[in-house]
Amino acid sequence: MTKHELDKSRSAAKYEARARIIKAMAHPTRLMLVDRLSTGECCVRELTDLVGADISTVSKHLSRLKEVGIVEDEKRGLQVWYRLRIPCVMNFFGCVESVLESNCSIECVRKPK
Amino acid sequence: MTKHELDKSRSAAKYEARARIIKAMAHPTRLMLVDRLSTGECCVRELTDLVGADISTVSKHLSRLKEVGIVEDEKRGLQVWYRLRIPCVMNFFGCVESVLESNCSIECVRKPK
DNA sequence: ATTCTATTTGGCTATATTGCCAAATAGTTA
DNA sequence: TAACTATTTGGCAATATAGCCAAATAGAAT
Repeated sequence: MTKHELDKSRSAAKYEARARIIKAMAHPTRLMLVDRLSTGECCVRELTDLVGADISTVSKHLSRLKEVGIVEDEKRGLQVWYRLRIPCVMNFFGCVESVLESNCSIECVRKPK
Repeated sequence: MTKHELDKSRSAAKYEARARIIKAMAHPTRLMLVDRLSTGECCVRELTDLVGADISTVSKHLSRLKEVGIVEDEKRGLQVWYRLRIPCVMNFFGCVESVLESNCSIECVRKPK
């Protein structure tokens, strides 16, 4: 493997690592979970009520967030409590919001052919 | 539909809109494209060389970014030039980076069972 | 008009994701 | 120990995504 190829694979790996994290946020339910957790920790039951899906579905979404390090969990008695590991994750929203706002002013984006 | 149900569907729609945008970023190749475009506009051929995939693949990734309003394109002669519509999209990276850094210090994330 | 160049689109297969149900697990309480 | 509660896991069907090739388009040059 040449130095150039090595550099290339290294940076490819870096983009993959970043993408894995962003992918974990890339679902409406998981965004909702992160949004809720940004206001404080929460147990699975309460998150399930919020989301309105099967508890097994919510549990899987939470594992996905946990897997990439966005949230962490702690068992207390029968319940498992989840919390955000990286509060700055919420910065995503501000940025995403500006894309949305910007889209409103561009016809071709609002109504893609 | 009650007021509560309406609120719920409205906010669900909001999370879906946000997720659509984040999803468009959630791919290593598309992150690479956005990263490159953050340094200035670029034509498809050059982006294709950078990414090292089939040009049709790169073109499809670019349409996806365009579809959600992250990039815009302009045809000049034979070439199509792409540029970032929302420079702040790059804020994603800083945030993602802190998740990655934080993961390095947590064994259970570095080596998930 | 024909050819050439740059890019997009259609079509296809392989792979990944989602969400539900049912079953398994872990901790609690009787 | 048995019954109960909260959560996770396995399995499966439906749907979405990725990437390649070939064909279509659009503009430029001969």
